[in-house]
Amino acid sequence: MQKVEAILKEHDLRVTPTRVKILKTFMLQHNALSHADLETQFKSEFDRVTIYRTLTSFLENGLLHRVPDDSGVAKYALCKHDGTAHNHDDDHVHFKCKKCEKIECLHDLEIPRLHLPKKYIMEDANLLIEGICADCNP
Amino acid sequence: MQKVEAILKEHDLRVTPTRVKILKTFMLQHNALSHADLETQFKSEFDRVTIYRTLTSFLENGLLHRVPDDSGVAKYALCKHDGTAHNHDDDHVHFKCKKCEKIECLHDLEIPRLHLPKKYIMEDANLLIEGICADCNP
DNA sequence: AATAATTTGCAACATTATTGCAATTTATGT
DNA sequence: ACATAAATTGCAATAATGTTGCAAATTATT
Repeated sequence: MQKVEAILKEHDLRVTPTRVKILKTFMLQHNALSHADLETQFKSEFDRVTIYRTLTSFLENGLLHRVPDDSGVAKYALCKHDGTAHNHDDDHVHFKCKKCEKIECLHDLEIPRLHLPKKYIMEDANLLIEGICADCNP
Repeated sequence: MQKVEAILKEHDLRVTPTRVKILKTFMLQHNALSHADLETQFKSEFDRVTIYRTLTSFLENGLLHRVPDDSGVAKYALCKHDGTAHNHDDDHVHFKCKKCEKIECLHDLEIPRLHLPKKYIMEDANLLIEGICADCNP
């Protein structure tokens, strides 16, 4: 049994060609992907609707999380603990490159705690940093 | 001349009923709004397209900024220095309530600086905090 | 009041996302 | 390996969201 298939099972997801390929895609290129990104890649292989549903089930079963983005297009990225634990790791830094437009998760950077106004309760935090990524920085 | 009209002029925008009403809306309820929010409110008064174009021109002329959101719908909020200065204030905290789903800008909270990996250049930062807002906290 | 330039509404179109249902595929127990 | 139950897929239809072109109306200016 392959690694990808094990991850799917650990997340209570049946192993299907669509899921295997899409999960592999996320694991190989480690930046956030939109449905459109996946559609251009798999248009001929899978139905658009199947891709939507794959993203939804990955989201529901904790394989992916949504990445905040001001472009108005939903983007998704792998959660950190791929199947090995059911850790909540929503609180991390996303970096969006202004040149190549790619978004990646900087899982290792902690978001500094912050003093909120009275009566506000913080549950999750997402820091989106924009700038130039290492690949685009000459 | 009213305040709202002055703000529009300071941003090189002609004063029209649509713009006045939409700007007032943003100023009164100080949380982020999507096109859909405005459409439900002004459906009978203005054309859908006009609302889209109003948002675009407000964005281009520095009255509004886009709010990062993981819902996949573009949201907009007032920039802090409404017309009084051309200050860049993109770098601030947004708070999204998990109960009422509203997003507001916490302009007064600074985003703590952060040590990025090598070769990454930071230009803007947006911190999105999710939790319970003051209104929804009993 | 006349003019030039911008904005609006309408229609058409393009893109993005959702739903129902029959056919297929997967996992499970035998 | 095979039959079965349950979940997934593809297709078609529909909904929601966003864009473009153009004539008519509105705004700012002289």
